[in-house]
Amino acid sequence: MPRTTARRRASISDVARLAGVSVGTVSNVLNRPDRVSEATRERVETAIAQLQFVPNGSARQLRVGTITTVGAVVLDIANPFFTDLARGIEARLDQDDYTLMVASSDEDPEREARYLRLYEQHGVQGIMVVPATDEVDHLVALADRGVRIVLLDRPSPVESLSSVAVDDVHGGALAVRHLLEQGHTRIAFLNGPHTIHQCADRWAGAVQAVEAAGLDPADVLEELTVSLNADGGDAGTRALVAREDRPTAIFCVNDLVALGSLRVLRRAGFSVPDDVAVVGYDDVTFAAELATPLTSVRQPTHELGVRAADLLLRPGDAEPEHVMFQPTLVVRESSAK
Amino acid sequence: MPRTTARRRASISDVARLAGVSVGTVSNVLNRPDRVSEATRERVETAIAQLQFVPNGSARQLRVGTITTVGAVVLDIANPFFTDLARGIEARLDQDDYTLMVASSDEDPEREARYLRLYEQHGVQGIMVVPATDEVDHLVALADRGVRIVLLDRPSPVESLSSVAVDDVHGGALAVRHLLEQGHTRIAFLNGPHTIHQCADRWAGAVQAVEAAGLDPADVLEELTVSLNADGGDAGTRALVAREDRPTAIFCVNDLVALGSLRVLRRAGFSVPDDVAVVGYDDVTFAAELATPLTSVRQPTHELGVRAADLLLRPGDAEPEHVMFQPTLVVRESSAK
DNA sequence: CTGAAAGCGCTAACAC
DNA sequence: GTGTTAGCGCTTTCAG
Repeated sequence: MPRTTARRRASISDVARLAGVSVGTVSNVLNRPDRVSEATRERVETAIAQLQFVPNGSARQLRVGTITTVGAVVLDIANPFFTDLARGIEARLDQDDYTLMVASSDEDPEREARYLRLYEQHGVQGIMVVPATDEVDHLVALADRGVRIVLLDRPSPVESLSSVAVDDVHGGALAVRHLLEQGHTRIAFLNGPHTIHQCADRWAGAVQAVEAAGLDPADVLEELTVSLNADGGDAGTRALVAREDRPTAIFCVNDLVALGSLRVLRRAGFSVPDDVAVVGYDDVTFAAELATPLTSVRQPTHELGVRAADLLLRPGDAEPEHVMFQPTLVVRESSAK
Repeated sequence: MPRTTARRRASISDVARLAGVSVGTVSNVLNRPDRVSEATRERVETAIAQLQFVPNGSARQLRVGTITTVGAVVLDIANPFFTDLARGIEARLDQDDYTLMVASSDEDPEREARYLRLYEQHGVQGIMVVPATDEVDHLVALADRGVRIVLLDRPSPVESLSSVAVDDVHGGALAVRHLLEQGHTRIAFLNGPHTIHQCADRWAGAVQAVEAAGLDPADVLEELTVSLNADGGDAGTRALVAREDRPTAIFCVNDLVALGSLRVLRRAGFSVPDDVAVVGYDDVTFAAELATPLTSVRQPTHELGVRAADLLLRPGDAEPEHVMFQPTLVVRESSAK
């Protein structure tokens, strides 16, 4: 069966010609139908339907300069934390009839830059970004060019960029203090690279907790850098359990990593928490339902997204704002003797 | 601290003026740098840097008509199945330097239409969509207007639309046949609305399996319509366990629903699979690590995305193709006595 | 209430 | 190697 040839898209002037009116009038029925008489409006609408006319967004935008879409760049779209965040953003955006587009940087600054450029070129209302590195100069430059920016899930290092974050230092401390209280003195932290701000902060919190307990972090804490997903937890834990002097507790930088860790532990025959305790981060939906229910640092993820969208949608001349939420620890079986 | 005023974005003619060249030359250094002499190119580049010039994507696109972005609309961005799918798409797209933008329809045809329109207006290379209803006329119309469409996760009801799907009838049958073999004769199916094609097909498969076993579906099978997430599984299972004549097995239309189901069952003190067996669908990462490891119908999710991107990226005059994968059943503790 | 026309920023001929 | 210019499709004065 021969398919329809993809002929040129109908334009507003095609519609005008068919309806026997001027392009201005067509534009009016599109944007200010009340300015147009009943009769002509109907003629134009018929022509539109007949030609299957769809306005060219680029042309419109070139003319008016703006659009009701906001872009988001997160580290990993496969991580429930980020999708829950996206849900929160969407929920708030919906109220103002804005739409959200999401892209995943994979923690790669180049991919991040690519999407940032894409969004900017397309003139989105603003961009929410979970930066892949600690360096935000490119974002400041973006903001200087008039693009509304909200930093997601990390505090802004500069005054001029709005941000919505959760206190990661506190979160890291919460987890490690709990482990210390459970009597652990050899704790491994399966973390991501410190170029990712959240990772650096959670580590700092871990160190703080150890010091607060009057112990030496060098004795108690060790850090393994892994990728921020289940495979990372898998790999890191494999390395850990292969050793003679394996730690008695593993703190994972997120629940995906913890999932991988738990998987390896279970298959290797270790009992959790008796042989090894595990603590995760984010408290995603499945954390409570795992073979060993996972202790995890809970963040107000949805609320985080809502607030971020709130900030983004404020009038263009609003002062930058820096919102900081506090995490809480949810203790479950994976760490409680 | 007063913030920088968002002045008008620099345009190509600002750059030309500052560099003392024509706009054509600026355009050349942007798009065909080799056509330009070393010296002028440097002058232009300096001007670009100085003005922080970023080309206006709308204008460019209006002129050239195309863009290397593809859009995807999925039912629920918070469902790992769809994000794994998105990962597969991204992986393939990356090879050709295309970028992916994802939006979530929430199973709402209106939201779907909104994003479809958005993507079309912005002239994306093509759109991948998991339709929220069985009705695809609007997609055929889109395709007729020259937008490349690939149906995701469901076979195309029409020849002219490419599609990449997994055999959901077979998947549904696989699950129910297994339950039947385990001796269950009262099976509840926690399903989504049949307007979603996957839901209708999985139900059809379930019915088939019962009939193939020589039983009457009306006796064996009952269906509850729930929302396609953990809360849906939660609600559906609550309703089920409140009854005297509760079923001995629950088949969930996806693993998120199964997660909710398992949660309720556990809290209500039922033993899985002894009191109630549970089977999920998708075999997401966490399925194997749950308190009761979940039997689930596995789909080649990542591969699905890769093939979909493959189809989308083929030359514009390629014939539509319909790819169908086969699911497999992964039996775990939640259903195996 | 409708039409004419300018112009948004860019690219691609086409001159020189 | 560089400049000039038409025109992509649309919105928006400004006349009438």
